[in-house]
Amino acid sequence: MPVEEHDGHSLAAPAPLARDFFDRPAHEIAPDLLGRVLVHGPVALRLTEVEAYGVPGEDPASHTYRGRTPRNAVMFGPPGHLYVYFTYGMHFCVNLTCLPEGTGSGILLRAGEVISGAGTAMARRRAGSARAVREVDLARGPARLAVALGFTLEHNGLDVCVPGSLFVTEGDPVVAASIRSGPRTGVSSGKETPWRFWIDGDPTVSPHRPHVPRRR
DNA sequence: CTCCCGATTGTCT
DNA sequence: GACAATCGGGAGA
Repeated sequence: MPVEEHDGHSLAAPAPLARDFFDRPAHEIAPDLLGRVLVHGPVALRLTEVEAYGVPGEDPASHTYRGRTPRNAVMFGPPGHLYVYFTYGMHFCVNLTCLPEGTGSGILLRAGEVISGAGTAMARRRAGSARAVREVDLARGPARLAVALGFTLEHNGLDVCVPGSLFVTEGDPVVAASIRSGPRTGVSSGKETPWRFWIDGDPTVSPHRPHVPRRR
């Protein structure tokens, strides 16, 4: 939607990334997503940390490892859509689907820097909690990110490659020299695969926690 | 049906 | 650093 400037020229809204951006393997897209901007209504987020999850049968850490189910069906759909899931009985996490229809793969959005709509994000994050939230913590962690951007299961399956209130745009791609990678966070299988990618030194990147088995 | 555990986080010691 | 909260997915009987 063009926005009218005072002189009558139209100022184009940022264009969504094309769908073929997402028509690649997750581990290839993931580092390329760093510095890109996810917009949802008033809140815009510069991505600083993501994790790639691979195709069925090849990545035991992926929700799609054992094939298609009602929960993970969106991952098997076309690329460039939100896959939102509910976990630990209380949290939502957000992925972007990739690879063509029929292939279950995606990228988990783990953290980012809120660059617009911080007031909205802060209100969402503080709801139901007495403690203050630092700006850098607004979307520092996948479930916090979902809250800050206002994502719930209602948003599962939405397209992020069309203009409107939800899309991913170019942002400022991060040069390879400032990208780090390592094992994914909190996964019990596929521990060796270094498919977590983050911007080196960025304060909005979440602390890495290795997987710990639940106590009895 | 039962059982186990999770792509987490906030709070307390 | 430890642990509770809280419930649904998926495996297996």
